Amino acid sequence: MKLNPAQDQAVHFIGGPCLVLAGAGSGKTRVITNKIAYLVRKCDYKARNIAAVTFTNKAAREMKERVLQTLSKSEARGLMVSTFHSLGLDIIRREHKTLNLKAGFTLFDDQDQLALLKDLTEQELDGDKEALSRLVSTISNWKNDLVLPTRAARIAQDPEQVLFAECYARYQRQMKAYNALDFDDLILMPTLLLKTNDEVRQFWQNKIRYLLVDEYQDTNASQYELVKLIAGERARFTVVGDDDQSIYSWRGARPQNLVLLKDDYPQLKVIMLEQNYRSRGQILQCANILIANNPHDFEKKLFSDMAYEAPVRVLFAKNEEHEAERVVAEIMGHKFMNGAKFGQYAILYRGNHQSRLLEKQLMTNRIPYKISGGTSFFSRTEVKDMMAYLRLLVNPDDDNAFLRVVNTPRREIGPTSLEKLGTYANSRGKSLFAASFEIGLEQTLDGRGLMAVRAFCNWLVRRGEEAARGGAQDAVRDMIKDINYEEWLYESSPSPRAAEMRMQNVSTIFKWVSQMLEGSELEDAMTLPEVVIRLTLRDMMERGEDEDDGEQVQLMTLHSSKGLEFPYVFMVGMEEGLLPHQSSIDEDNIEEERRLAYVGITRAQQALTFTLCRERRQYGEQIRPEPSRFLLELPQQELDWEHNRKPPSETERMEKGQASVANLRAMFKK
DNA sequence: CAGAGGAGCCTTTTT
DNA sequence: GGCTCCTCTG
Repeated sequence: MKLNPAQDQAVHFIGGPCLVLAGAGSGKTRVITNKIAYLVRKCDYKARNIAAVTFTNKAAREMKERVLQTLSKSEARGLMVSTFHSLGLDIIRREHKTLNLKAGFTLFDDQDQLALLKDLTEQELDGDKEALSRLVSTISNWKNDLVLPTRAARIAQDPEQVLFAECYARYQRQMKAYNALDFDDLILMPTLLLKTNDEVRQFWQNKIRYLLVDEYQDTNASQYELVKLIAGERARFTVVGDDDQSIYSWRGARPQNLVLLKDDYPQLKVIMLEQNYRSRGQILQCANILIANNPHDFEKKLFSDMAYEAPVRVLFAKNEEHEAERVVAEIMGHKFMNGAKFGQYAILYRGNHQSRLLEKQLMTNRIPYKISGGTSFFSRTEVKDMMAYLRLLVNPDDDNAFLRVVNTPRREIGPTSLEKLGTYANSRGKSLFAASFEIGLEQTLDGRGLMAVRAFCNWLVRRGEEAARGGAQDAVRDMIKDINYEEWLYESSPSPRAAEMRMQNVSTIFKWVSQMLEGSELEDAMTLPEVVIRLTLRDMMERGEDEDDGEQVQLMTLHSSKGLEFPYVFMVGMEEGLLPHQSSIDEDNIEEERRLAYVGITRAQQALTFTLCRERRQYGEQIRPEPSRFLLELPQQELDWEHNRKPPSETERMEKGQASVANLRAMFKK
């Protein structure tokens, strides 16, 4: 397919900084992949000097695939396609000495982070959950704004901020002792380093000679800075974004970065992609009209040549079980009539918890499905345990991991022993592991407890040495064997069936680790420390044998659907309180929710179906939700409300204002 | 020290 | 309503 004039311009402009404002479905991935090909084939760039950065692993994977459809393997060799966080990790790994980090550092996920902060603030916050979560987000915001503890203390506004700054300093010291980093550090540390260290900056500017950033509207302050530092004076970069798809402001994303770029680079070339190649007419109409309710920095209007065909439907369900039943029945019926593949259907929802009933329903009907995103796999105890063991193998000073598995399976190391060990370690400023070997410990902890702890630590040393000697595979295998984990699973699981499932998950992890250690045609072999970090970054789902034969219904949150497209899309739970989410209604943050709805709608190619419930159970309580305001904002002539329960016409709504909602509610109760 | 049972929380979204 | 963490008991 030929590029349209705007796309063509976006691909071929390489003389300076370039901003591409790309509406949903306007072919931005095509622009990026074509541009990479253009740089390599026509402009004498080496693939290894080009980096393309996205936000999610899914997007990075997809882009890799797309590039390999355009470029041959040898042409693409060395091309860097990764998430911001992986790029940061690459920089840290190369510069870890300058950053004063030991090689086998651990990456703390948010649960580890939370546990540590809770521990560190026991006296001040005393388990006050709200304050704790404020602390977590305050620290994260500071890091995203490149604010270090000393400056945090200086800019603190009120007593709580002063306290938080002090906790922040404590937290950083402790992380150092654990040889651990958190997610925000993966951006913060490279950015600060590149800012202050000329030599390092030059190296990376020389390495990355052309930078492409996808989903630019999702960058936060430190990522914005990182882009600028890498691009340097020459400012050879292309960023692609859509302010209407900015759905991550809650984690520090600043869509204003799109506007800011104009000020920082007066020579910035701005290109708009407005032709949509994805969605049927009605669907695009819905998207356009919905998003017109938001204020805009850049006016853009998507248009399309695609035909109008089936209208967008709105289905009602009695309750959430019924909703799941209906969606699944719709999919089965539609598939039967049209001979589509299950993989062409996607079910999108606001919150992860909504997947449960859908899963159940799909399972009862023996429909294959795939849930992407969500934390379920990594939040299973057996998976967490295995991760903790792997982390200890690489970095025994990781106290969180230590505490998690020191007595799993049972090693006769109870809370009393651990408390004694903890107090001692604390007083010595050492990790639990390091403290275990000290002579001084014997005054606090003795006898069986001490023996058991030391036995465990010695075992860790042995396995760690084996891994460091290069036998990472063997070390991991021996580790699982040594701890008799399988036996422990059968002992501790409610049924043999459950134990089997759990062992499956353990095997999955083991399989992933092996594959990553060995590498593949497309990916270099990794070292064990790296494997462990990449697992924490969730940077590895389904590599190797692709069971994805296009026969799995796709389930995901609206957030993780961004950047994807599906022939048939269901958006479930279109109710006030769910979408828009109640907390966003309370905080008067409807615009972002509207963008979220916009993202969902624009995923659909052929058909779009909304569903909503008349009754829903929430915290065990029965509620009668109202239909989402977004449904009412859509162009009603394009909508097919089931049973012809159309809400009042546009003019009627204008005249009656609020009354339309009441009408609709009355209609519901029939 | 382990398992059972209860209190209390929860449902925003991700790297 | 269901999950996790905590406490109490054996």
